[in-house]
Amino acid sequence: MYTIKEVSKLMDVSEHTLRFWAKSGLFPSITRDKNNIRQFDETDLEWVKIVKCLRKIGTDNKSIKRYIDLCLIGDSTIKERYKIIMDTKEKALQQMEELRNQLDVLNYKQKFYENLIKNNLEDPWNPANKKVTT
Amino acid sequence: MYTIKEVSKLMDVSEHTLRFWAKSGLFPSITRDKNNIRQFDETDLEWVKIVKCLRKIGTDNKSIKRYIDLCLIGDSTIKERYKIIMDTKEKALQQMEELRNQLDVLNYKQKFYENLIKNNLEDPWNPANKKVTT
DNA sequence: CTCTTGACTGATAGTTACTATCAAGTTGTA
DNA sequence: TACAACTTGATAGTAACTATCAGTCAAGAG
Repeated sequence: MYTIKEVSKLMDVSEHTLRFWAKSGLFPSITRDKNNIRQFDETDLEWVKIVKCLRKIGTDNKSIKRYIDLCLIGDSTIKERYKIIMDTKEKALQQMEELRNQLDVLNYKQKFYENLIKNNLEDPWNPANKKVTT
Repeated sequence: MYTIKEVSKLMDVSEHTLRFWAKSGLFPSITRDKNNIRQFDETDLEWVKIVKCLRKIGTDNKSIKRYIDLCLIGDSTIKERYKIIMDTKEKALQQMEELRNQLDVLNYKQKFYENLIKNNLEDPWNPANKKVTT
């Protein structure tokens, strides 16, 4: 059994966010001790893991709740859950691609600045060095 | 010269968001025609491009504004701007890594579900098929 | 046996970055 | 002249945190 603090460290999710997710019904099997303190077991860690995964890829909390509810219904929903996973994979791949494109932009900027630094910018007080660049 | 609608299509950013960014001071050189309509030129497109790039990697709008203000100051800020670009690159790389990790989680789920579908789930009414899985 | 410390609780409010709605002005075409 | 298609700013709404706060509880120090 883990406390919220331990889960926070283990899974690298803030305690605040864990409570927020819990309140949103994203951890269906969580229990409390006699003092009302949340106790996470291994299954709960699995829930944290899948929620974190879906959130990272931009799935909204409502859709995540939907996926979790499907899990709770049982095996009759497996095809639907499979589709959700595959759609999410697709989204993740698109994001990789987009990130790669933006890295290209940054690499171009990097070269641009390195060139400026190398060549002519020893003296920022030189009035020639006042052009605006993006 | 481009209208906001054209820029929206060209850069794949909603008109709403473009106006929001404009209002936040993220497009420093934008002009208006006699009817107060925004006119984007090639330089403005460059601004849109860099803003979009930084946002994609999670830079907040305030920090983007800071970068833009540094650009406007001129060449004396080039080293600072270079550092921002390099830090952003680092962040992008981390996000790629994180995305790859989450893809692993999804691939595992995919296999898990494919296995279930292949083996024993022809009949969802079978009471044996009611276990909860994440 | 009280006191303090630290972890936890829920409630509430604040923040960021959109996103949607709306009334109003302008322009091009019929 | 009417109307459709743009555009504008203002305003409000939303998602998902994130921060603050007052309060509970248990364990250890003195």
